[in-house]
Amino acid sequence: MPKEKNSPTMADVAREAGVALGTVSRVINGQQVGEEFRNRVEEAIRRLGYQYNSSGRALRTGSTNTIAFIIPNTINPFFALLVHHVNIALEKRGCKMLLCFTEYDKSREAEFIQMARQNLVDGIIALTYNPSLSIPEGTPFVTIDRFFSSSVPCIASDNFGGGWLAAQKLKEFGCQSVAFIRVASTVTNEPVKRKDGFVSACVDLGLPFEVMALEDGQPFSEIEHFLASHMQNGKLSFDGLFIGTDSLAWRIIRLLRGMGIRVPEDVQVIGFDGIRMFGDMEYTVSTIVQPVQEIAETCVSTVLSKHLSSVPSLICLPVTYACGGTTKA
Amino acid sequence: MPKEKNSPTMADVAREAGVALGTVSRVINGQQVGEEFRNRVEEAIRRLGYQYNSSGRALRTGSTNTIAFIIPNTINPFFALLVHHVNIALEKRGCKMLLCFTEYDKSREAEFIQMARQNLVDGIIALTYNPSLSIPEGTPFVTIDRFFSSSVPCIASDNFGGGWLAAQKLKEFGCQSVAFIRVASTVTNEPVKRKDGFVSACVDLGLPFEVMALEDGQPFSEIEHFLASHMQNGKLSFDGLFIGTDSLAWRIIRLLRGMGIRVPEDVQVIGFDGIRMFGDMEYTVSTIVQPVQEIAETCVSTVLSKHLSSVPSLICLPVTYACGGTTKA
DNA sequence: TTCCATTCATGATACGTTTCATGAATTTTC
DNA sequence: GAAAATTCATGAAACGTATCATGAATGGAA
Repeated sequence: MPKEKNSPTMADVAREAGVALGTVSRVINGQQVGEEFRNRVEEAIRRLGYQYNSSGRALRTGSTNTIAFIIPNTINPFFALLVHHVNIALEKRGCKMLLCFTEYDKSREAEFIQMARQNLVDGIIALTYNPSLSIPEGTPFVTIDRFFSSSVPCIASDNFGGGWLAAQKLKEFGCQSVAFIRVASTVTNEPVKRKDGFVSACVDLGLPFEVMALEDGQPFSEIEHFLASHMQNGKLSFDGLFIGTDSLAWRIIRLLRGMGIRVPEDVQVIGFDGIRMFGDMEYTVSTIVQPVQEIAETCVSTVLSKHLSSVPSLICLPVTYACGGTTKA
Repeated sequence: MPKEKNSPTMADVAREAGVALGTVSRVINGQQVGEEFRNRVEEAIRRLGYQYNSSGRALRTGSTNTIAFIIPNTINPFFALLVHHVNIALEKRGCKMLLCFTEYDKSREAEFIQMARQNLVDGIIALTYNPSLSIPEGTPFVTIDRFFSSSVPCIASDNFGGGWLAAQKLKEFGCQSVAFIRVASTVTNEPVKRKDGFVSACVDLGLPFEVMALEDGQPFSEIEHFLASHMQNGKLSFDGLFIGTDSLAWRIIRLLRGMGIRVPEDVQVIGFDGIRMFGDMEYTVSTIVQPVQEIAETCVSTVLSKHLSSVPSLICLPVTYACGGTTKA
């Protein structure tokens, strides 16, 4: 069932302008064409309201100017922010974005990658949760926050530096003793460095610390237990808290306040990501801000780069600290 | 530059299986094919790792199984939620989604719609901010919350009913006097009914009310003035507040608390949309919840429906109330 | 004036798919 | 058992584009 609406084609333009098909093509692609012919063709294009057909072009050139962006969802504001900036970066280069939501489902991640083989996309940017994902050959592939192998470029924040910065800030704000809480996972191999950086800084700075990880599958209530077990006479045994994610921090702060603990008076909290609600100017919690725009920009320029093989396999981008009211500065 | 990676084509499969090209096609499209031939072809497909080429298919069929979703951004959690559910609904029907962010830019809205004419998409779902947008003929087009004409289906929440419900709830929770604050705009023609429903209910229920609109271009500080001018001895002149959007409610609540007004003790606040932060279970503010999933589902089934002309031109879906802690229940 | 180099429009071809008309082989019907 | 009906594989054509080899026309150099 060929489309009922038959828009004009290059052949129509050629006929209208009284030129050959190839000439029309060269006008459209901005190649050298004689003045008079170019005018005739452009006039015909205008008269007919011609628009190029992308299926035909894609079939011929083997390229769709489309990049797939594979990401769990858009509900998490950090992901939403990433989608936003990736889209901008792609558009700046005349590319379209095909968004694929995995919902953390490994088989869906694999399916989407198959898609690439159907020539649907020219490249893939992925934030995946399947550590044993098989990366397709022949299609440019770039990951965010996941290191697979040295042949697959990985773009990430400076997670180690971010962890370090968090500890340093807590110390600076007068904390005597601190803790780190995160959701552990076998797949998030780069973000785990947040812990490494934090621990490393605590050691260097002589700051007593504790680390708690919610392992894969453990319920959120484990965190309640952890907090409860660190209470004495209505006070926590630490006065600084670094949390692996703003999202988690948000929930934990609500928990703390429910326990009668004041933030930031009793305990100062720093999250990670740099989330602002509703595109607000203010941060939701004090946080280590990921340079989302730079990450997106780097992903796009990398995946579109002609010489993917000469690109570094791990690119770390600098983070910054921002106060969101859950710390003293 | 035809793609360097030359994947196997249907012709390769045909040769490998020793059958005709047409036969391979019919196997792939699940049409009637003799048992033996089918086996031979399937075996060949497996052996060669054949995947269909979507450009070729699109060129031939004139259909891409892709729907464009035009929306300002994904930063606003309500939009993010919409994107999420539209994607799910599309995928359920074997369609892909092409996301287009307009950033509220009218010319970009128009550009994206042009795209449709390049046969790139089979239909368009749009949440636009250009009231004089020209809707393309020949491409199925569905809007969210914007009524253009009776020939363009519009899917929306029951905005009027939502406004009504908000007033009713405030009354029920003991409010003596209420106010409504919203961002006015010439384009959001359906959501304006939130005000109508609210006002209508206040009149019917005998609830004193006031309405404040932030006109296009006015700064947020106008709202501060409004609130300040309704303060007397540190108390507001109303004890119930309905706000056109959760996003706006979020900012206003922060403002109120900054002014020393307790929420919900001094003033109860209800927003609109049904936003939950970070995919949390709890609502950010008490709110009128839009049935986002149903909206998405309806948009998709409508835009894909073969007989678009026989579809109602305005579909309103029921809303519900949910407590987010900024009201007494 | 002749010849060569350059410019540039032409027409044919291929990209990978679906579909249509054709005809061979098989089954059904009387 | 012959004719008609059915089943089903075949090969060719078409979708709209970009590119390649071809050749005509122009301009410059000898």
